[in-house]
Amino acid sequence: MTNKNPTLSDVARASGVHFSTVSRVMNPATRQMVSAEVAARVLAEAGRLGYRPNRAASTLVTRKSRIIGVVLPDITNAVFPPILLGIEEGLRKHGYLAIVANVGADEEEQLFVINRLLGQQVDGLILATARRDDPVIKMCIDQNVPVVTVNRSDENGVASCVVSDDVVGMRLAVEHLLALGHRHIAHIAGPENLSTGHVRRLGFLAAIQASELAPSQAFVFESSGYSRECGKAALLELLSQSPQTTAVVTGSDLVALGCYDAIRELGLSCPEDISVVGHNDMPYMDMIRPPLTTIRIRHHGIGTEAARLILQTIASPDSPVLDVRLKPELVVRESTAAPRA
Amino acid sequence: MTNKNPTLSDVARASGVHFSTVSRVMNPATRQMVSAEVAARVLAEAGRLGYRPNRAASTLVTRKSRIIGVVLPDITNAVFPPILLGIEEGLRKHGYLAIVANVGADEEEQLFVINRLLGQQVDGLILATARRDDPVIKMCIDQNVPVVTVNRSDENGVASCVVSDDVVGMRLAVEHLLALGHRHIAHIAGPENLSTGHVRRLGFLAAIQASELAPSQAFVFESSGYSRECGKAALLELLSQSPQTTAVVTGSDLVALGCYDAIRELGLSCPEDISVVGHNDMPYMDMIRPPLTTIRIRHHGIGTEAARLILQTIASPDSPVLDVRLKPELVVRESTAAPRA
DNA sequence: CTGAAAGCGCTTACAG
DNA sequence: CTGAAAGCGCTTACAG
Repeated sequence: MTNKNPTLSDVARASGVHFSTVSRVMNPATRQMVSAEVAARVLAEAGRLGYRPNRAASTLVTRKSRIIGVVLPDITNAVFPPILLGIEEGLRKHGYLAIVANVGADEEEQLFVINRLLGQQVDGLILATARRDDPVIKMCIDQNVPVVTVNRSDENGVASCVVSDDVVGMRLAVEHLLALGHRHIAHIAGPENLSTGHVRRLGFLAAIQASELAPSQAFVFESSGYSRECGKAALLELLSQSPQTTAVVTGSDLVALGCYDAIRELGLSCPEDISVVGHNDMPYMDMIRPPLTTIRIRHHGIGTEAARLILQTIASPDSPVLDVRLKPELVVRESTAAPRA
Repeated sequence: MTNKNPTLSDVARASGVHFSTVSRVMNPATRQMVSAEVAARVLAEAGRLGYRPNRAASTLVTRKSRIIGVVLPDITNAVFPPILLGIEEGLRKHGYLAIVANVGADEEEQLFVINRLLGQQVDGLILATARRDDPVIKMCIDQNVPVVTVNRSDENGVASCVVSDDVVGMRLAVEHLLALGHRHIAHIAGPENLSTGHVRRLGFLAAIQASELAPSQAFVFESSGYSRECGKAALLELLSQSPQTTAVVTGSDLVALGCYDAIRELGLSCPEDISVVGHNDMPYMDMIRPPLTTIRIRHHGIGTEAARLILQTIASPDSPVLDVRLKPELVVRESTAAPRA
């Protein structure tokens, strides 16, 4: 970029008008303030010179950057790419761009990144890092930064969220296992400080309660995270505590994969000895062995909705805080079957 | 953001100094121009007020945004998330942020997005969309925009690239199959207009040539894309044209998955009837049935290198165009075996 | 309908 | 070491 890019003044000079007139022409909203012939001439010159509005300058004066910050906890977790895609498509359709940052669970790092994003004058934030009680989100709201959380929610009701309806998802999973004849069902719950961990656990319990199973026929084991390793360790421990278990519903496909590992290590087989239900329906879950029965979440739709919501929140800062819950669906494959007679 | 954020002037007023002094303090590089006591006072006030430099303003005057545009062809393709992660980590370490845009193969769309990114004053572009002869890249170079391509390269030598060493990768695959005793090996090549398609094909041919196989014992079939569907169609057609084939090396795990589909549809089995080698080693390729033998590419490392290279190109615009090739490795799993006797 | 001016929040020569 | 000033490229009242 050694030869500097053309500016409004360059186009103005080439068109023989004042640069403020060029500004009006370049903005579709103010274009009709200018006579059609002048507008046409200006547009032609702008095209000829390859004029491109400098967003740093317009951001400075309008205080709107048309950029949204997107903060993800782990882009390599397969649930996030389709969410990100939905966000990006939804934003771009309205002329917005996304700055994407991947951050760990460390609060200091999250604050650092968010401050950098705010310094960049993002118009709003889409956070996939929400905890049920998230001081980072509180900080954003206190500063009047529009925030929407995706996948997870902050339960203080300060920010709109777009999530899967986890209560429905768990009911689908439990009802499927009950219909297959299972009478000892366990749940490997995710971390209690995340809405996904908490709500899926509640959903599991509610589904059991609605059934004819006694509380003692359901078992909940909390796993420390949503990884394959955690899933393996969890199932191993769970089975030692509750050996009569014939079916386990997880809060994540990754955890389900870990269950496969544990089952293999124990010399058991799925679904013959243990049925496993995943959660998310990540790509390729139909190709693994056995193909995974899971709760399909509409990741792309979550992203699209989040984009829509953040833009709405920016447009009307006083619009109410919304909980958008997309309905999941049960995908039955081969990791679930009737328990051994 | 109704209460406007504090500016340099606010901090200056609170500290009793001129705002240009505050500016010097806020920038570590100019901080030593200011007396230690004043600097300390200013820093304290800045912290108290929650001062956050407005990047739109600094971008306007310095003409550097510390933002890099990252353009991806398909973020939901599992090879890109780890690349993106590597890029983002590499950039952030140096104070840079990434704007991520997902674009199709449509050239108009690519140009539109890149122009929007340039208007945003990105300091450089990392493109994962390169074609072997890419007019979009030429356009960027003509405008002196620093560009690095990842995963694929433009072969005109105008932009640095960070790719996997595909010639080595294909040699590893072919040698593995030869060692197993295969004598009729086929390659499902990717699109010729992509460097991955072209170079992997050349690598395959070179590896065959270096062997004792006759050219007639090797067969190349060009697939129209890197998808599971394309892979299935390709293997079906390939086997009808070259039925003696006992092993196929693909240019993508996705294509390999499609091969599995085709093999299943034909009532054959892998690896007994046909050995399959993938390319990339996407996540979960160890969990599918059969676990996929594949060429592992260092995606995260590619991202990290790309970040390093683009920053270097920005810092020294005249630094030479580089081809960075990371070495892949063969991961032997269960989709390859000796051919039937 | 068009122009002239002010100002957004910074950086950075230039004085002192 | 610190201040005063100019200017980055825009938008948008305010005149005419």
